Amino acid sequence: MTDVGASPRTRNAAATRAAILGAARARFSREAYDSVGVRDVASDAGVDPALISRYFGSKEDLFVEVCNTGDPSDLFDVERDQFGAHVAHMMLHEPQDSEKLDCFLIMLRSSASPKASEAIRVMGRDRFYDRLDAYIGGDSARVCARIVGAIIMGLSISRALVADFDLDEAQLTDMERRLADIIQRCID
Amino acid sequence: MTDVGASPRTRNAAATRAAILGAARARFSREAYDSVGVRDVASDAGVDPALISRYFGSKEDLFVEVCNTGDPSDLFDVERDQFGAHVAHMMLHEPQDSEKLDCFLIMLRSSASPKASEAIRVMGRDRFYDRLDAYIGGDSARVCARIVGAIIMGLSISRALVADFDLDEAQLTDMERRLADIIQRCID
DNA sequence: GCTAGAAGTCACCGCCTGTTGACATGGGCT
DNA sequence: AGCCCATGTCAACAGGCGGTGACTTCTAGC
Repeated sequence: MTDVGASPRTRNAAATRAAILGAARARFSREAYDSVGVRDVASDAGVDPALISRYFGSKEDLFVEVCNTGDPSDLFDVERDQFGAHVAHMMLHEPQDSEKLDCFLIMLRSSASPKASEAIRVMGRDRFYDRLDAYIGGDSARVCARIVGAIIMGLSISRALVADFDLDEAQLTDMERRLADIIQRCID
Repeated sequence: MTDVGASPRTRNAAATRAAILGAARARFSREAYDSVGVRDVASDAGVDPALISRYFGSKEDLFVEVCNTGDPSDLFDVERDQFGAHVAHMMLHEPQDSEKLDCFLIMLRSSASPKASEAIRVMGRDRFYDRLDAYIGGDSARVCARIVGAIIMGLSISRALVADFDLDEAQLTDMERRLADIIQRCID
């Protein structure tokens, strides 16, 4: 998505690497691993496809790198007693292409692709569930984290499948209230 | 998965079609649309790959057919006051390769594949959400159906990602109890 | 200003994919 | 029994894929 003029690309390895990584993150948060081609990513980044192999080794390595640099910490950036409301609002009202949701979207988009599932498993554990466990705390932390995680994943996939859940504004408000309640109950 | 002897396949168009459809359903419930090759499906069905094009037109048409013949009615085969417990038990204890879960698995596996997403959207609406709306009933049916649907989807994806949610038996029991409560509250 | 190496470009490889059409053959019908 | 169409087999195609290596070009450091 940088300049695409006839002039050759300015030489800056770090910026090029970052551009590829960013374009890859955006693509992988919208489509499944197998649906995304290296030529797509390169085109988005305004870069020659060969550079992907050069900088990251392979498409699979690039995907792992995307997973390893994902950061869902926005999720936990709130007081405990507002967690339910925070998550519910984020899942329903955050723009669908927001970077805040990238982590979850990437996980669910490619979870069914054998080549990507291992990296996803690791990302889910290290970058999401472990932190959610710690955030929730207490005896049932793991169980509650699994439930909250499932709800977040499910909301992401449902919303991605049909725009805004196919609900009107009033229904969305109702849904947000109910979800906030459900999630808050999980962590109390 | 039928006989693979040197003897040529017995000639039975209906059985062959059904074998392809069954193999495709199983494959699509385990992997994403783009990860599944027609040669994989044909091999599972013990059939020549060319027959897939012959009987269904294309891989995409085959996928649509799989979606159109899916049936999640096991979900609704229970009294209202047991719905939460029923769903929770099914999601946690039904074998992961059970046909009862095929519908949800197929939806989430391929929701990120552009070529498959339209068929998935239709299946989700006609075969799942509409029926869930009707089952729940009342003013907030649609909202509640979206929440229950999201939970089911999220549980499916989480469970598929890490075997049995990476929980021990006691934690699974705890999780089932909590989920049953959450879901039952949604429809009451 | 020159040089050496980093950065970017390009052409191409082998592989795999979905799909097709020509061909072989079994089995129901007369 | 014998025909003939439905059924199954096979080989091949075109296109797209990820990946590679040789080449050009820019630029930092002396």
